[in-house]
Amino acid sequence: MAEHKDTIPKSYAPSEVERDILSKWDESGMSAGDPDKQGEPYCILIPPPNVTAPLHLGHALNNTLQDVLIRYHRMCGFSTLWMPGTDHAGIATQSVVEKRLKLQEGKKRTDFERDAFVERVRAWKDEYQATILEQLKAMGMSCDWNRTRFTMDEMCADAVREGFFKLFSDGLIYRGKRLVNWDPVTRTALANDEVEMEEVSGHMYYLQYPLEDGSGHVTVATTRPETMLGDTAVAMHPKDPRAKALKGKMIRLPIVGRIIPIIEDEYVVMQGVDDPKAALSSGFLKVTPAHDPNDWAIGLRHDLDVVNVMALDASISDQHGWEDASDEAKQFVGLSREEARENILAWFKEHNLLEKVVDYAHSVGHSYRSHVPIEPYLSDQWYVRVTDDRLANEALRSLSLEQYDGAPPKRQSGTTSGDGDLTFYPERYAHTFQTWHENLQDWCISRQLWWGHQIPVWSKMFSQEEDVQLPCTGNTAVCSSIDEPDVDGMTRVSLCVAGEHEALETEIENAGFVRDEDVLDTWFSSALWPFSTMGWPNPQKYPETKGLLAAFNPSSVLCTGRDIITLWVSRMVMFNRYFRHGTLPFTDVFINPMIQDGFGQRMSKSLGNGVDPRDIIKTHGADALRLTMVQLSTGTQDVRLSVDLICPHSGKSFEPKYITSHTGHKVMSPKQCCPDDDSKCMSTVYGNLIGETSDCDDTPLAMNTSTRFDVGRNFANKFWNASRFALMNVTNPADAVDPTTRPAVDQWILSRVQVATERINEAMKSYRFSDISDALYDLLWRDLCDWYLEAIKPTVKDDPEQQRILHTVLDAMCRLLHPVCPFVTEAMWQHIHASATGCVTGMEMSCSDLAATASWPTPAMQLDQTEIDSFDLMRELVGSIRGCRAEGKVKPNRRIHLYASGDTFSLAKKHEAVLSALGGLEKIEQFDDSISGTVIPFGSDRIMLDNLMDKEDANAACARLEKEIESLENKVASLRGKLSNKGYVDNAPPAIVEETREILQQAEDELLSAKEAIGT
RNA sequence: GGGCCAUUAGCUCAGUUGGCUAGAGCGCUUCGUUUACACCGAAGAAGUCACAGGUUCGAGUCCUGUAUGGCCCA
Repeated sequence: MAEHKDTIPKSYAPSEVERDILSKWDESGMSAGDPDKQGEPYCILIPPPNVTAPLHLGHALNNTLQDVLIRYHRMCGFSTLWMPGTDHAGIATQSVVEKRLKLQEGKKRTDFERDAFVERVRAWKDEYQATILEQLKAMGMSCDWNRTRFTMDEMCADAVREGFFKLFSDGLIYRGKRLVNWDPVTRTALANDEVEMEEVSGHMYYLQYPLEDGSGHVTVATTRPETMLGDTAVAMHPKDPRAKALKGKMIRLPIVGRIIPIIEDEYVVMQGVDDPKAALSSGFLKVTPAHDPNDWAIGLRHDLDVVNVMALDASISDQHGWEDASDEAKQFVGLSREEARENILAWFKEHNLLEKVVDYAHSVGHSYRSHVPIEPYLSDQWYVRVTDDRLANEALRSLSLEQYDGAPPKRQSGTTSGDGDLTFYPERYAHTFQTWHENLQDWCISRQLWWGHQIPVWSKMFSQEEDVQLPCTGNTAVCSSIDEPDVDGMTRVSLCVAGEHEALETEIENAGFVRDEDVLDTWFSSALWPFSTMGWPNPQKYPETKGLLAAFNPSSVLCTGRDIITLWVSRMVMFNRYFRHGTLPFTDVFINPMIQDGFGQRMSKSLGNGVDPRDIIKTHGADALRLTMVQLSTGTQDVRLSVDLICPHSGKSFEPKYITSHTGHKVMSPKQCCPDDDSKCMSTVYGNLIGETSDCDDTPLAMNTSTRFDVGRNFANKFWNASRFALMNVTNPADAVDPTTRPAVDQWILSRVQVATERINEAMKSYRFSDISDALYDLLWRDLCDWYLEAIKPTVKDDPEQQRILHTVLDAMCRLLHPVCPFVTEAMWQHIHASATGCVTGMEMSCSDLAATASWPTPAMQLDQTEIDSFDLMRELVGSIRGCRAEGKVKPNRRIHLYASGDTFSLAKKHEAVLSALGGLEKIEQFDDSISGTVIPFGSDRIMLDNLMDKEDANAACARLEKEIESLENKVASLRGKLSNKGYVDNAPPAIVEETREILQQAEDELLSAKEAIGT
């Protein structure tokens, strides 16, 4: 083994080993999940990244943690499965493709046939899916790659079709008229999370509405006067002092002439109450149910008419539900909402009905795609009745009772299996989950898009005279719903067809039914992910899924971001339980922190501040990336990470220049100059994203980096180098060693391994990831390198038993480190296991070809605690000696003399070899008053050092002592005060009081010896 | 408006049922290339734990309030 010195390079070069290791893992099939494998199942489902763009560091963090868990459990002997995949992300992906088509070809979506457009999106998806999978692999993710899924592949599509059909048959899907977030430019409904709130400086307008009986008027306050055309009531607070007089009165709506009631509703903010809005309130609210979500709610409470006065492009229209447009009102038809506002205000002014206008800043929802204000718009959409007991309450009943605030709703039906089995880490997120379900509204699932799962419903309108003819009646694969007749007396009949019945679809179409053009919300297919990926509902059709559902549903843990709790976690819980007889999709939910940039802005694909993990892998290596990610994962919710650029011309990293984007975010300037040479420029990710720059010869794209990852790089290198040194010294190890027969130093390092293993086990169990990296850091750097390797230098070459212990410690270290740093440990594994292994009693570890398939250490040694304590005490002695040497400016290579008495002398003699090496000692002798060396305190004892150098340096030592005496005096005073406090002695637990007494005793002894040392 | 989180050394963060004489890494200062490692080693300086009250023998930790910043929901 001695030749290791020549064969193992001095430092770790990730780029030289990572590729080979990846193919080694790939060939070994070590990451393949197998439901028939021995061991308790442990399964993680990847939160499928969407295919709009490459992954950034946020994903690196999320996936690293999953891989740490999977590798750990695999090593512990669980039957593991980590299923990878990607998400089609309907709106987001369609949107980026549309943007690209416009930019590159000047074409709009509608310039294509639907199929042709979908093909374009599919091409984009193929490209980015490949990139994403490549990124995951480069980071060392040990997913079961043969089971990679995509939310629109056949297996998932089958599940969507069946899921929809079942919900439809069970009456949990319905068609309804609701206000949706309408983007009038792209003409689609948007989900709430696709709406961005932006602060705008607008106005509050005060309009006078005359009472019908001519007895006066009321003044309504509004930010959107143009919607008054659709007003169907004026509301006031029931406690408003004016309410009594106005009760039952009617209003003649200006311009329109519509007679509308004055109603009472507690939603209205009264004048003069303690609410910032009250300052602007007139006490009267115009109610426009068709154009404002709050008004819609009021409308429902008071059964108001709903008058929609806009077309799909948000222009004023009398063709979409507005039937009483007066001649006066007709002049506004056809105007855009902006023009209508101006003209209507002019009309009010002209008629002396505009009381006043006040500046008013408020936030308005904007489309994240077109950036125009969202129009709350009344339209027909499909909904899932998630408010049903079988869905929302089922999710509530899932929550662990320990984390439930109050008691979950009583069960009306279904199985109790899975009740109370869902636990959140950190705990506080259970609250988010609970309140979301307690305030749930039905879920709008239709999207006016082309990219996604097309809704499997065919509809036909029947007039009142017609008999409703249902094709395929009695066929269990078809299910129908009949709407209430609309205002024109037309009745919509909808048929939902189960999957794999194309003949029925044709029959239905021949009968005049037309398939809904819309697609389902992306989260509908995501909600099915935990079981759609395992072959549900028809595993026989996909033989490779055999046994998966039984073994791996529920899975063990879901790792995701907190914004996903409502969007995805909730829906998976509801659907998994609904479709799988109460089974949960997972039992634990771990919410990982969010990575922010240096300005506290969330890293996101659309903002262009995302850092490609491959950049970090290039500069620091995959293990460095991973270790740093684990270290960042404290229980906090956000992590700041400032980013530098690497100049592609010079290779130097530098701090980039920033600008403020139109959305108010701090972003890197699109173009940056080389810090050494102004004439050379480069582009940034942001610049290329907004199309202002491109990655070309003139402005090559600058890579990102961050010094935060230096820790990880140094750490991997430290392990590499420590291993190299250890192996250099393991030349003829003993076969078997009983550690209890070994000196303190060996027992000590073994105890450190034992402690670290326990720390890591605990941390894994409770998802305290930063504790894992702390434990590893302490073990490798502090215990192994700083102490053990230094301590055994004088002895290990000639001590085969110590070599065996060193080798065993290294082997264990390699295994403990593997889940976090799989590459460097895999690379070192072959060197560590190049020769026949032996064992240390209580620390037996089975061998394997790969670190990835190695067993997790289970140390069970019976070590001698007094030996371990003795070594710890010796370490303190080394500290004292070193402190004195540094303070006295003793030359590093100068060997000094130590004089000690009593226990300290025995201690020093016991560890003579180690102590001499670490303290730079020439000899250790009994304390001798006749020698005038430098006396320093050591605990409650004192020691003397001599042969330090020239005597005048005693002054420096003196100063140091005085300082120490002062600190000790403070300490003693504080402890005495504590103990003279009767309350403390009487009330605190006796053990604590006793401990305090001991600490005081020790401090007093230390103080005394320090004083003696200084000669006072 | 409701909720969650953060505020601890120059920076990034630990500090798990109150027992702290408050820690780590980076950075900084001094010293050092002694055959594992300069992606290194040794030593050191540096904090009225955001603020104000309260509970307690004892508060970084628990309670109330305030401020600042971030996020989610309405």
